Amino acid sequence: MDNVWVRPRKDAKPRLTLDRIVTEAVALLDEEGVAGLTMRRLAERLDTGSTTLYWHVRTKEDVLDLALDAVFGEVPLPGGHHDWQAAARDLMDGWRAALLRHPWSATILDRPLMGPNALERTEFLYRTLSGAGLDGPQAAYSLSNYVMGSVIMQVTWQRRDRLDTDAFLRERAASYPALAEHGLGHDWDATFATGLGYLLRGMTHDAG
Amino acid sequence: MDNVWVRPRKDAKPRLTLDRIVTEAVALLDEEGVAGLTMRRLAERLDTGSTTLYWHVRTKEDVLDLALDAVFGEVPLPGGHHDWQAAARDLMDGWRAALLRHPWSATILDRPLMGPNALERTEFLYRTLSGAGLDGPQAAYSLSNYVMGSVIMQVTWQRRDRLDTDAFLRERAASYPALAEHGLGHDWDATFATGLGYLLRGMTHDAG
DNA sequence: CCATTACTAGACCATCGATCCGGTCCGCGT
DNA sequence: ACGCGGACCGGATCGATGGTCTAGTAATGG
Repeated sequence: MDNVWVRPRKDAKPRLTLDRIVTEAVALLDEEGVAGLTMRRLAERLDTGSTTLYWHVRTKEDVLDLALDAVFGEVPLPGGHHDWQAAARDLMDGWRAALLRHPWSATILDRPLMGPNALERTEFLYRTLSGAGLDGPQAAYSLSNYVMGSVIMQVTWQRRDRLDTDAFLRERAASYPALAEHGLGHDWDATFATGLGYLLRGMTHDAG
Repeated sequence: MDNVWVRPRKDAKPRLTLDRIVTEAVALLDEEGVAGLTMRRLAERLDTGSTTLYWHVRTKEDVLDLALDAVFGEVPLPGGHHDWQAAARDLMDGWRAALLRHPWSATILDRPLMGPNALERTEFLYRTLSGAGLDGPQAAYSLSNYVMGSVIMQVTWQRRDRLDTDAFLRERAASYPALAEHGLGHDWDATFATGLGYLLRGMTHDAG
Protein backbone atom coordinates (compact mmCIF):
# COMPACT_ATOMS: atom_id res chain seq x y z
CA MET A 1 0.00 0.00 0.00
CA ASP A 2 1.49 3.28 -1.04
CA ASN A 3 -0.67 6.26 -1.79
CA VAL A 4 -0.85 9.93 -1.00
CA TRP A 5 -2.42 9.36 2.36
CA VAL A 6 0.18 7.01 3.58
CA ARG A 7 3.14 8.95 2.30
CA PRO A 8 4.27 11.65 4.72
CA ARG A 9 3.16 15.11 3.69
CA LYS A 10 5.98 17.35 2.71
CA ASP A 11 6.66 20.23 5.06
CA ALA A 12 4.36 18.58 7.53
CA LYS A 13 6.98 19.84 9.90
CA PRO A 14 8.40 23.21 9.03
CA ARG A 15 12.02 23.42 8.09
CA LEU A 16 14.57 23.56 10.83
CA THR A 17 16.16 26.96 11.01
CA LEU A 18 18.70 28.63 13.25
CA ASP A 19 15.95 30.84 14.62
CA ARG A 20 13.83 27.90 15.63
CA ILE A 21 16.83 26.27 17.27
CA VAL A 22 17.67 29.36 19.26
CA THR A 23 14.08 29.97 20.30
CA GLU A 24 13.69 26.42 21.48
CA ALA A 25 17.05 26.47 23.21
CA VAL A 26 16.02 29.53 25.20
CA ALA A 27 12.75 27.87 26.12
CA LEU A 28 14.52 24.72 27.21
CA LEU A 29 17.03 26.71 29.24
CA ASP A 30 14.24 28.65 30.87
CA GLU A 31 12.51 25.46 31.87
CA GLU A 32 15.40 23.30 32.94
CA GLY A 33 18.46 25.44 33.31
CA VAL A 34 21.86 25.06 31.82
CA ALA A 35 22.27 21.44 32.88
CA GLY A 36 19.01 20.57 31.14
CA LEU A 37 20.23 21.67 27.76
CA THR A 38 21.65 18.75 25.86
CA MET A 39 21.83 18.48 22.13
CA ARG A 40 19.66 15.39 22.20
CA ARG A 41 16.94 16.94 24.25
CA LEU A 42 17.01 20.05 22.17
CA ALA A 43 16.76 17.98 19.01
CA GLU A 44 13.92 15.98 20.47
CA ARG A 45 11.95 19.12 21.21
CA LEU A 46 12.52 20.24 17.65
CA ASP A 47 11.30 16.86 16.47
CA THR A 48 14.52 15.94 14.81
CA GLY A 49 17.72 14.03 15.42
CA SER A 50 20.64 15.41 17.33
CA THR A 51 22.83 15.12 14.27
CA THR A 52 20.67 17.55 12.37
CA LEU A 53 21.47 20.29 14.81
CA TYR A 54 25.10 20.04 13.86
CA TRP A 55 24.32 21.03 10.34
CA HIS A 56 23.12 24.39 11.58
CA VAL A 57 25.53 24.77 14.45
CA ARG A 58 29.13 23.81 14.93
CA THR A 59 29.13 23.02 18.62
CA LYS A 60 26.93 23.25 21.65
CA GLU A 61 28.87 26.37 22.57
CA ASP A 62 27.36 27.97 19.50
CA VAL A 63 23.91 27.28 20.85
CA LEU A 64 24.79 28.87 24.16
CA ASP A 65 26.31 31.90 22.46
CA LEU A 66 23.22 32.34 20.35
CA ALA A 67 20.87 31.86 23.26
CA LEU A 68 22.76 34.37 25.34
CA ASP A 69 22.71 36.93 22.58
CA ALA A 70 19.00 36.36 22.22
CA VAL A 71 18.63 37.43 25.83
CA PHE A 72 20.53 40.62 25.10
CA GLY A 73 18.14 41.13 22.24
CA GLU A 74 15.36 41.56 24.77
CA VAL A 75 17.02 44.63 26.23
CA PRO A 76 15.34 47.78 24.88
CA LEU A 77 17.61 50.55 23.70
CA PRO A 78 16.68 53.71 25.59
CA GLY A 79 15.11 56.47 23.51
CA GLY A 80 17.08 59.61 22.85
CA HIS A 81 15.12 61.91 25.07
CA HIS A 82 17.11 61.36 28.23
CA ASP A 83 20.26 62.90 29.53
CA TRP A 84 23.17 60.49 29.45
CA GLN A 85 22.76 59.39 33.05
CA ALA A 86 19.13 58.44 32.59
CA ALA A 87 19.97 56.67 29.36
CA ALA A 88 22.76 54.70 30.99
CA ARG A 89 20.57 53.82 33.93
CA ASP A 90 17.76 52.68 31.64
CA LEU A 91 20.06 50.49 29.66
CA MET A 92 21.60 48.91 32.75
CA ASP A 93 18.19 48.32 34.29
CA GLY A 94 16.97 46.65 31.13
CA TRP A 95 20.15 44.65 30.86
CA ARG A 96 19.73 43.39 34.39
CA ALA A 97 16.03 42.65 33.95
CA ALA A 98 16.64 40.56 30.85
CA LEU A 99 19.34 38.52 32.53
CA LEU A 100 17.18 37.96 35.60
CA ARG A 101 14.30 36.83 33.43
CA HIS A 102 16.59 34.03 32.21
CA PRO A 103 18.62 33.09 35.26
CA TRP A 104 20.66 30.55 33.34
CA SER A 105 22.11 33.40 31.31
CA ALA A 106 23.86 34.82 34.33
CA THR A 107 25.81 31.63 34.75
CA ILE A 108 27.19 31.66 31.22
CA LEU A 109 28.33 35.26 31.15
CA ASP A 110 31.92 34.04 31.16
CA ARG A 111 32.10 34.06 27.39
CA PRO A 112 32.82 36.85 24.93
CA LEU A 113 29.70 38.83 24.23
CA MET A 114 30.23 39.30 20.54
CA GLY A 115 26.73 38.66 19.24
CA PRO A 116 24.98 41.41 17.29
CA ASN A 117 22.52 42.20 20.04
CA ALA A 118 25.18 42.51 22.71
CA LEU A 119 27.40 44.56 20.44
CA GLU A 120 24.62 46.92 19.49
CA ARG A 121 23.93 47.69 23.14
CA THR A 122 27.57 48.02 24.03
CA GLU A 123 28.03 50.37 21.12
CA PHE A 124 25.15 52.46 22.39
CA LEU A 125 26.71 52.56 25.84
CA TYR A 126 30.11 53.61 24.47
CA ARG A 127 28.52 56.36 22.41
CA THR A 128 26.42 57.65 25.26
CA LEU A 129 29.29 57.82 27.71
CA SER A 130 31.82 59.18 25.27
CA GLY A 131 29.33 61.84 24.27
CA ALA A 132 29.20 62.92 27.90
CA GLY A 133 32.91 63.57 27.88
CA LEU A 134 33.84 60.39 29.71
CA ASP A 135 36.40 57.73 28.90
CA GLY A 136 33.98 55.48 27.02
CA PRO A 137 35.54 52.08 27.57
CA GLN A 138 36.41 52.69 31.18
CA ALA A 139 32.98 54.01 32.11
CA ALA A 140 31.23 51.32 30.09
CA TYR A 141 33.19 48.54 31.75
CA SER A 142 32.58 49.96 35.20
CA LEU A 143 28.85 49.97 34.66
CA SER A 144 28.47 46.68 32.86
CA ASN A 145 30.85 44.87 35.20
CA TYR A 146 28.70 46.02 38.06
CA VAL A 147 25.55 44.79 36.35
CA MET A 148 27.06 41.40 35.55
CA GLY A 149 28.33 40.91 39.07
CA SER A 150 25.05 41.93 40.62
CA VAL A 151 23.04 39.59 38.46
CA ILE A 152 25.35 36.64 38.95
CA MET A 153 25.36 37.04 42.70
CA GLN A 154 21.61 37.49 42.90
CA VAL A 155 20.92 34.42 40.81
CA THR A 156 23.47 32.44 42.75
CA TRP A 157 22.03 33.23 46.14
CA GLN A 158 18.43 32.99 45.11
CA ARG A 159 18.82 29.59 43.53
CA ARG A 160 18.65 27.55 46.68
CA ASP A 161 16.05 28.78 49.06
CA ARG A 162 17.52 31.20 51.50
CA LEU A 163 16.19 29.31 54.50
CA ASP A 164 18.84 26.67 54.15
CA THR A 165 21.76 29.03 54.05
CA ASP A 166 20.34 31.15 56.82
CA ALA A 167 19.95 28.11 59.01
CA PHE A 168 23.47 27.11 58.13
CA LEU A 169 24.71 30.49 59.27
CA ARG A 170 22.63 30.52 62.40
CA GLU A 171 24.25 27.30 63.49
CA ARG A 172 27.61 28.97 63.12
CA ALA A 173 26.62 32.25 64.67
CA ALA A 174 29.56 31.99 67.02
CA SER A 175 32.02 32.16 64.15
CA TYR A 176 30.11 34.60 61.97
CA PRO A 177 28.02 36.82 64.20
CA ALA A 178 27.47 39.63 61.72
CA LEU A 179 26.50 37.26 58.92
CA ALA A 180 24.17 35.31 61.16
CA GLU A 181 22.51 38.45 62.38
CA HIS A 182 21.71 39.94 59.01
CA GLY A 183 21.20 36.77 57.02
CA LEU A 184 21.97 36.68 53.35
CA GLY A 185 18.73 37.80 51.80
CA HIS A 186 17.89 41.39 51.24
CA ASP A 187 16.40 43.84 48.79
CA TRP A 188 18.33 43.10 45.65
CA ASP A 189 16.66 45.80 43.61
CA ALA A 190 17.44 48.50 46.12
CA THR A 191 21.03 47.42 46.53
CA PHE A 192 21.51 47.39 42.78
CA ALA A 193 19.98 50.82 42.32
CA THR A 194 22.03 52.32 45.12
CA GLY A 195 25.33 51.04 43.83
CA LEU A 196 24.51 52.05 40.29
CA GLY A 197 23.73 55.52 41.61
CA TYR A 198 27.14 55.71 43.27
CA LEU A 199 28.86 54.79 40.04
CA LEU A 200 26.91 57.29 37.98
CA ARG A 201 27.43 60.02 40.53
CA GLY A 202 31.15 59.36 40.54
CA MET A 203 31.27 59.53 36.77
CA THR A 204 29.28 62.73 36.71
CA HIS A 205 31.86 64.30 38.91
CA ASP A 206 34.57 63.32 36.45
CA ALA A 207 32.60 64.48 33.45
CA GLY A 208 31.88 67.92 34.88
CA MET B 1 59.16 -14.57 45.12
CA ASP B 2 57.68 -12.52 47.86
CA ASN B 3 59.81 -10.70 50.36
CA VAL B 4 60.03 -7.35 52.04
CA TRP B 5 61.88 -5.79 49.16
CA VAL B 6 59.37 -6.77 46.61
CA ARG B 7 56.36 -5.88 48.66
CA PRO B 8 55.44 -2.20 48.40
CA ARG B 9 56.52 -0.19 51.40
CA LYS B 10 53.70 1.08 53.47
CA ASP B 11 53.19 4.79 53.38
CA ALA B 12 55.59 4.89 50.50
CA LYS B 13 52.97 7.23 49.16
CA PRO B 14 51.34 9.33 51.82
CA ARG B 15 47.70 8.79 52.50
CA LEU B 16 45.17 10.54 50.34
CA THR B 17 43.60 13.39 52.24
CA LEU B 18 41.09 16.08 51.43
CA ASP B 19 43.86 18.64 51.63
CA ARG B 20 45.97 16.84 49.07
CA ILE B 21 42.96 16.52 46.79
CA VAL B 22 42.16 20.20 47.00
CA THR B 23 45.75 21.27 46.51
CA GLU B 24 46.12 19.08 43.47
CA ALA B 25 42.77 20.19 42.10
CA VAL B 26 43.82 23.81 42.29
CA ALA B 27 47.08 22.98 40.57
CA LEU B 28 45.28 21.09 37.83
CA LEU B 29 42.80 23.91 37.38
CA ASP B 30 45.61 26.43 37.19
CA GLU B 31 47.31 24.41 34.50
CA GLU B 32 44.41 23.31 32.38
CA GLY B 33 41.37 25.30 33.35
CA VAL B 34 37.95 24.13 34.34
CA ALA B 35 37.53 21.84 31.36
CA GLY B 36 40.77 20.08 32.23
CA LEU B 37 39.55 19.01 35.63
CA THR B 38 38.11 15.54 35.45
CA MET B 39 37.92 13.13 38.30
CA ARG B 40 40.04 10.65 36.40
CA ARG B 41 42.79 13.11 35.64
CA LEU B 42 42.74 14.39 39.18
CA ALA B 43 42.96 10.85 40.50
CA GLU B 44 45.79 10.07 38.14
CA ARG B 45 47.80 13.05 39.37
CA LEU B 46 47.23 11.85 42.91
CA ASP B 47 48.44 8.44 41.85
CA THR B 48 45.19 6.73 42.69
CA GLY B 49 42.00 5.57 41.06
CA SER B 50 39.10 7.81 40.33
CA THR B 51 36.92 5.79 42.63
CA THR B 52 39.08 6.60 45.60
CA LEU B 53 38.30 10.26 45.26
CA TYR B 54 34.66 9.53 45.89
CA TRP B 55 35.47 8.23 49.29
CA HIS B 56 36.68 11.68 50.30
CA VAL B 57 34.26 13.68 48.23
CA ARG B 58 30.65 13.23 47.29
CA THR B 59 30.63 14.78 43.83
CA LYS B 60 32.84 16.73 41.51
CA GLU B 61 30.94 19.81 42.60
CA ASP B 62 32.46 19.29 46.02
CA VAL B 63 35.90 19.49 44.51
CA LEU B 64 35.05 22.74 42.78
CA ASP B 65 33.56 24.20 45.93
CA LEU B 66 36.64 23.28 47.89
CA ALA B 67 39.00 24.58 45.25
CA LEU B 68 37.14 27.87 45.05
CA ASP B 69 37.20 28.31 48.77
CA ALA B 70 40.92 27.58 48.74
CA VAL B 71 41.31 30.57 46.43
CA PHE B 72 39.44 32.75 48.90
CA GLY B 73 41.82 31.45 51.52
CA GLU B 74 44.63 33.24 49.71
CA VAL B 75 43.01 36.60 50.35
CA PRO B 76 44.72 38.32 53.27
CA LEU B 77 42.49 39.89 55.87
CA PRO B 78 43.45 43.55 56.20
CA GLY B 79 45.06 44.53 59.48
CA GLY B 80 43.12 46.71 61.89
CA HIS B 81 45.12 49.85 61.44
CA HIS B 82 43.13 51.28 58.56
CA ASP B 83 40.02 53.36 58.45
CA TRP B 84 37.08 51.38 57.09
CA GLN B 85 37.50 52.60 53.53
CA ALA B 86 41.11 51.53 53.33
CA ALA B 87 40.23 48.21 54.93
CA ALA B 88 37.42 47.60 52.44
CA ARG B 89 39.62 48.59 49.56
CA ASP B 90 42.40 46.31 50.72
CA LEU B 91 40.06 43.40 51.04
CA MET B 92 38.51 43.95 47.61
CA ASP B 93 41.92 44.35 46.01
CA GLY B 94 43.11 41.12 47.57
CA TRP B 95 39.90 39.40 46.62
CA ARG B 96 40.32 40.44 43.03
CA ALA B 97 44.01 39.55 42.95
CA ALA B 98 43.36 36.04 44.22
CA LEU B 99 40.64 35.41 41.67
CA LEU B 100 42.80 36.73 38.86
CA ARG B 101 45.67 34.51 39.95
CA HIS B 102 43.35 31.58 39.29
CA PRO B 103 41.31 32.61 36.27
CA TRP B 104 39.22 29.46 36.34
CA SER B 105 37.80 30.59 39.65
CA ALA B 106 36.08 33.54 38.05
CA THR B 107 34.08 31.22 35.83
CA ILE B 108 32.72 29.18 38.72
CA LEU B 109 31.61 32.06 40.89
CA ASP B 110 28.01 31.13 40.19
CA ARG B 111 27.82 28.92 43.23
CA PRO B 112 27.12 29.73 46.86
CA LEU B 113 30.28 30.89 48.60
CA MET B 114 29.73 29.09 51.85
CA GLY B 115 33.21 27.79 52.51
CA PRO B 116 34.96 28.83 55.69
CA ASN B 117 37.46 31.07 53.94
CA ALA B 118 34.82 32.91 51.97
CA LEU B 119 32.60 33.26 55.00
CA GLU B 120 35.40 34.59 57.16
CA ARG B 121 36.13 37.33 54.66
CA THR B 122 32.50 38.17 54.16
CA GLU B 123 32.06 38.37 57.89
CA PHE B 124 34.97 40.76 58.09
CA LEU B 125 33.42 42.89 55.36
CA TYR B 126 30.04 42.97 57.11
CA ARG B 127 31.65 43.97 60.37
CA THR B 128 33.78 46.67 58.83
CA LEU B 129 30.93 48.29 56.96
CA SER B 130 28.41 47.97 59.75
CA GLY B 131 30.91 49.51 62.09
CA ALA B 132 31.07 52.51 59.82
CA GLY B 133 27.36 53.08 60.21
CA LEU B 134 26.41 51.58 56.87
CA ASP B 135 23.82 48.98 55.98
CA GLY B 136 26.21 46.05 56.16
CA PRO B 137 24.60 43.62 53.72
CA GLN B 138 23.77 46.26 51.16
CA ALA B 139 27.20 47.82 51.17
CA ALA B 140 28.92 44.46 51.21
CA TYR B 141 26.94 43.19 48.24
CA SER B 142 27.58 46.37 46.29
CA LEU B 143 31.30 46.02 46.72
CA SER B 144 31.63 42.30 46.23
CA ASN B 145 29.24 42.24 43.29
CA TYR B 146 31.41 44.83 41.65
CA VAL B 147 34.53 42.79 42.29
CA MET B 148 32.98 39.61 40.94
CA GLY B 149 31.72 41.28 37.81
CA SER B 150 35.02 43.00 37.16
CA VAL B 151 36.99 39.80 37.51
CA ILE B 152 34.64 37.74 35.39
CA MET B 153 34.65 40.26 32.59
CA GLN B 154 38.39 40.71 32.68
CA VAL B 155 39.04 36.99 32.57
CA THR B 156 36.49 36.56 29.83
CA TRP B 157 37.95 39.17 27.55
CA GLN B 158 41.54 38.33 28.23
CA ARG B 159 41.10 34.67 27.52
CA ARG B 160 41.22 34.86 23.76
CA ASP B 161 43.88 37.22 22.55
CA ARG B 162 42.45 40.63 22.00
CA LEU B 163 43.77 40.84 18.47
CA ASP B 164 41.09 38.56 17.16
CA THR B 165 38.18 40.44 18.65
CA ASP B 166 39.65 43.77 17.68
CA ALA B 167 40.00 42.62 14.11
CA PHE B 168 36.47 41.33 14.25
CA LEU B 169 35.26 44.74 15.33
CA ARG B 170 37.35 46.59 12.80
CA GLU B 171 35.70 44.65 10.02
CA ARG B 172 32.35 45.82 11.33
CA ALA B 173 33.41 49.38 12.01
CA ALA B 174 30.48 50.60 9.98
CA SER B 175 28.00 49.06 12.40
CA TYR B 176 29.93 49.72 15.59
CA PRO B 177 32.06 52.79 15.08
CA ALA B 178 32.63 53.60 18.74
CA LEU B 179 33.58 50.03 19.60
CA ALA B 180 35.89 49.73 16.63
CA GLU B 181 37.59 52.99 17.49
CA HIS B 182 38.40 52.19 21.09
CA GLY B 183 38.86 48.46 20.83
CA LEU B 184 38.07 46.23 23.75
CA GLY B 185 41.33 46.17 25.64
CA HIS B 186 42.19 48.71 28.23
CA ASP B 187 43.71 49.23 31.63
CA TRP B 188 41.77 46.81 33.76
CA ASP B 189 43.46 47.78 36.99
CA ALA B 190 42.73 51.45 36.56
CA THR B 191 39.12 50.84 35.61
CA PHE B 192 38.63 48.64 38.61
CA ALA B 193 40.20 51.11 41.01
CA THR B 194 38.19 54.00 39.64
CA GLY B 195 34.87 52.25 39.93
CA LEU B 196 35.69 50.98 43.38
CA GLY B 197 36.51 54.52 44.37
CA TYR B 198 33.11 55.70 43.15
CA LEU B 199 31.37 53.08 45.23
CA LEU B 200 33.35 53.87 48.35
CA ARG B 201 32.87 57.58 47.90
CA GLY B 202 29.14 57.11 47.51
CA MET B 203 29.01 55.02 50.67
CA THR B 204 31.04 57.55 52.57
CA HIS B 205 28.49 60.16 51.74
CA ASP B 206 25.76 57.94 53.16
CA ALA B 207 27.75 57.10 56.25
CA GLY B 208 28.54 60.71 57.11
C1' DC C 1 17.18 14.03 -16.54
C1' DC C 2 20.76 14.71 -13.73
C1' DA C 3 23.73 16.83 -10.40
C1' DT C 4 24.03 19.71 -6.75
C1' DT C 5 22.51 21.59 -2.51
C1' DA C 6 19.91 21.62 1.76
C1' DC C 7 18.81 18.89 5.11
C1' DT C 8 17.99 14.60 7.99
C1' DA C 9 18.89 10.26 10.58
C1' DG C 10 20.95 5.93 12.80
C1' DA C 11 24.87 3.86 14.39
C1' DC C 12 28.81 4.77 16.59
C1' DC C 13 33.01 6.71 19.43
C1' DA C 14 35.52 8.54 23.25
C1' DT C 15 34.89 10.48 27.55
C1' DC C 16 32.72 11.83 31.59
C1' DG C 17 30.59 11.54 36.41
C1' DA C 18 29.30 8.20 39.33
C1' DT C 19 28.48 3.41 41.32
C1' DC C 20 29.08 -1.72 42.31
C1' DC C 21 31.59 -4.97 44.17
C1' DG C 22 35.40 -6.70 45.90
C1' DG C 23 39.29 -6.24 47.89
C1' DT C 24 43.67 -4.56 51.36
C1' DC C 25 45.50 -2.67 55.43
C1' DC C 26 45.59 -1.11 60.14
C1' DG C 27 44.29 -0.41 64.96
C1' DC C 28 41.71 -1.99 68.68
C1' DG C 29 39.40 -4.94 71.85
C1' DT C 30 39.42 -9.35 73.76
C1' DA D 1 47.68 -13.84 69.51
C1' DC D 2 43.79 -13.03 66.86
C1' DG D 3 40.34 -11.46 64.16
C1' DC D 4 37.13 -7.97 63.21
C1' DG D 5 35.50 -3.81 61.67
C1' DG D 6 36.17 0.42 59.66
C1' DA D 7 39.16 3.29 56.78
C1' DC D 8 40.74 3.27 52.39
C1' DC D 9 41.52 1.77 47.59
C1' DG D 10 40.67 0.19 42.56
C1' DG D 11 38.93 -2.45 38.26
C1' DA D 12 35.02 -2.96 35.75
C1' DT D 13 31.01 -0.95 34.50
C1' DC D 14 26.69 2.04 33.78
C1' DG D 15 24.14 5.62 31.62
C1' DA D 16 24.57 9.94 29.41
C1' DT D 17 26.87 13.36 26.77
C1' DG D 18 29.15 16.02 22.82
C1' DG D 19 30.39 15.10 18.47
C1' DT D 20 31.43 12.37 13.93
C1' DC D 21 30.80 8.91 10.06
C1' DT D 22 28.11 7.27 6.73
C1' DA D 23 24.24 7.07 4.24
C1' DG D 24 20.65 8.68 2.80
C1' DT D 25 16.12 11.94 0.88
C1' DA D 26 13.69 15.94 -1.12
C1' DA D 27 13.77 19.74 -3.84
C1' DT D 28 15.85 22.91 -7.08
C1' DG D 29 18.16 24.70 -10.98
C1' DG D 30 20.51 23.86 -15.40
